[in-house]
Amino acid sequence: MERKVRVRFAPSPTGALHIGGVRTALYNYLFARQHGGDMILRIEDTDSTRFVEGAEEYIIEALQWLGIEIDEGIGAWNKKQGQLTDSLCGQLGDKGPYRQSERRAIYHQYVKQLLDSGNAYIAFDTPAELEQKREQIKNFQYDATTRLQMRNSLTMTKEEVDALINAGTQYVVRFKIEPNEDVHVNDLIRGEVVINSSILDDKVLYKSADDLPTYHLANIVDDHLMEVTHVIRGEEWLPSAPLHVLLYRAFGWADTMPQFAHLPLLLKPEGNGKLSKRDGDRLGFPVFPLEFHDKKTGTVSSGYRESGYYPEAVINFLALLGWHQTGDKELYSMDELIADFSLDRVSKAGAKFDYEKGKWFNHQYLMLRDNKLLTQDFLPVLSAHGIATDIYPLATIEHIVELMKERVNFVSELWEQCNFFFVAPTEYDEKSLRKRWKEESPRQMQELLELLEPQDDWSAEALDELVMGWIAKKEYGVGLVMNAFRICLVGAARGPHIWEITNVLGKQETLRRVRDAISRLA
RNA sequence: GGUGCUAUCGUCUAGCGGUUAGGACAAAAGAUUCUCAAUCUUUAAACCGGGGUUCGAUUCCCCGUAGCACUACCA
Repeated sequence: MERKVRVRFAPSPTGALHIGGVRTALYNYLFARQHGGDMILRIEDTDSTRFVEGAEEYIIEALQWLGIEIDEGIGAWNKKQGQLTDSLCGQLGDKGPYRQSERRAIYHQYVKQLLDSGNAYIAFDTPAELEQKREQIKNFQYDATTRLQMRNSLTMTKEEVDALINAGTQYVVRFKIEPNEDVHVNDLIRGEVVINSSILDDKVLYKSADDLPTYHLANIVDDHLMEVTHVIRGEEWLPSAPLHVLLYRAFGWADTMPQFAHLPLLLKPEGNGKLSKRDGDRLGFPVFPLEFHDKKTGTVSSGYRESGYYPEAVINFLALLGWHQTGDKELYSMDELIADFSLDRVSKAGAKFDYEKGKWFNHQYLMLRDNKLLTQDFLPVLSAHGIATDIYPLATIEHIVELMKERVNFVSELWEQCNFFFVAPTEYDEKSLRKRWKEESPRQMQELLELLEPQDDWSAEALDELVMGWIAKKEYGVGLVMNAFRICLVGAARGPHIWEITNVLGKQETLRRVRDAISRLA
């Protein structure tokens, strides 16, 4: 029977969701949607010491912002089906709980199963003892060659083991790996990967100290119980994939084992190593979807949302970092991605993170955005710069936005491009003055003022005809006059076409600025 | 050190035995304009090295090299 596609995104709440994790979530989501399957969000909080408050909420909020819908599990929400859990971190689905720390009883049962079947054993070696072993023996590994020299249920009598446990001694449960077997992992992206079991160590599956399993055990048990069909995760998991295969086998679940797909890593832009959480602020770009406030350290990390990115741009950018369809198409909506995505077109090699291209994507989506919406995006920016937006007709602001949007990558950049529309220049750019403001400029501007004062028709056509006619008659340099005029209005040699500026400013303001400039620059 | 994965312009990538090795970002030049952008046009820019297999390898295989990942009672 063909099983319904079910995938999961399973982050651990140890901080903000990293952009590489976001891409993993995205690929899972695209795959699920394409196959009409389910997207599950599971929280892997089996390391009680690394838990960070607020991380779970952050993950859910980030996925919501990006439009990556969760069908089942923590924070399930789904636009299309209209289902929502009652709270941000609520759970939805009949295979829960979806937070591993709430699944202790389930894990107990499976740890026992492995112990009973002889696939696992109890070990009492303390971290200090293991540390000592590693120092003594060069490449010490807890495995078939060494386990009989250690303190565990293989080397002790049942009575000794029970006595230690009853006395409250802390222990772990280790997976007993049979050496010298070639374990085959079939990866949807990389093909068949073979690893010999001898290089695997007897992994800790459960620790009594916090009564929680480790990732490996919890992961297999949960994926099986939640009927996950495809495990799509980062390449850093590839080396432990054979261990997971062995676990499925030990549990007797080999026939329903999910298929694996190990995604290439996102690498640092300058070369060495995978992109890390610290790279962002060091290199001047966000590595998190949303701004993150670490309550413990008090640090704030920048996010794409706060940097002015549109979620569509982030999705598009991320999707193409490691996946590409045949052909030259670069702009993809989420729906187009769902239609076109395929795991066998995911690259095998890691992708260096190219932030510049990310900006370009945002520019594309900004250009595509409706001017009315863009204007709404821009109003808060104006307010933040002390502009009382309500004294301007919305149509005027919209016109300015339309005029200037092609010049910027982000809405926030609109301000520096068009602030002169709202604020008259009080000082003038030195470089522009040196190049464009000549000895005769004050006199010419005075003449221009006199020319414009009686002018009633303030349309671009009329002004152009009038001013150009006057320049021609006087045999002035067009560039010289127009640039001086521009400096009066803008404060520098930049901006859109001059008649666009006069049009927005209106006659009174235009003349006032010319007068001010003459008196200041004479 | 061990094991595994990977390898096309600076970057993301197309290519799936025969191509002038294509596109995009970034870069440079030109056009346009009163300016700055934008835009358009153009340019420069790559198959890691060595062996095979083959009539023919960027493409398939092997070796080397390099990069990356893993090697925890973290995920």
